[in-house]
Amino acid sequence: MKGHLDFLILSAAESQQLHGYAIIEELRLRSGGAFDLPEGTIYPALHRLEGAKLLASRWSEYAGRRRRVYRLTRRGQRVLAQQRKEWRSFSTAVSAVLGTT
Amino acid sequence: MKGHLDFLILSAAESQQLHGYAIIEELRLRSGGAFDLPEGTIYPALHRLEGAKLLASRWSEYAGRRRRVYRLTRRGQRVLAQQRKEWRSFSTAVSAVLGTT
DNA sequence: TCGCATACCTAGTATAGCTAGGTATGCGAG
DNA sequence: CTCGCATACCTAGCTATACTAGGTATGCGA
Repeated sequence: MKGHLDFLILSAAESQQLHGYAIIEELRLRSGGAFDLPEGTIYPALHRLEGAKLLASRWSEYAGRRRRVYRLTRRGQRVLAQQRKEWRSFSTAVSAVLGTT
Repeated sequence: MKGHLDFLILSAAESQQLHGYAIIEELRLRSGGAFDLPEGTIYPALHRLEGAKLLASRWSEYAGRRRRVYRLTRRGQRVLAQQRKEWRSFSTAVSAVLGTT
């Protein structure tokens, strides 16, 4: 997961505003169960991404529970687009090395 | 590169026995220039992989220069096959999260 | 003879992700 | 009514790993 976490999170929060716990579920869903990230991974990452101004958060209340809801900043959108590109070329390069055989 | 280095190296040394410096070139070649790994990355990784019995090495002499030539152990072949599978499912999962759009 | 490519190495650093713990609420089962 | 589970947040500390930045040494061509 090293190095790829950021854009996965950004990607999850791209179309809809999500809180941390929901991001875990969203990633588990979208990945077909492959990504089941521990909270100790997600929350520090969210704080890091907010510190980098790629995400912005606000507190929200739902069913008596507080949630910190995140949205992509404009900067976050730019960075996500960039990292998407990088992922594609990285992925292509790895496939080339592994041999498509 | 975090987390993906091992199987890239194993993959490079799969079909032919290579020494460290040649592995760097092989990876640069196969990846179309995308992977240009510093020696400080490769050599410790090779030692790690040898320590894990995935690679075995012998000293060789070529044009007055000594080379440490690596080959995949049987264990290395098994692990490579496994990691190849893991890469494919990882890659698929990432694509699913990013959206193939 | 000077520089570059080849060929090896390692100490130290940065950091990122995970483990393992903690707090608190709502809800359904028994 | 209470016990456990899902929800929802958090952080201190560990560990692994890749990279930076240095070092050594040889052969070859300019």
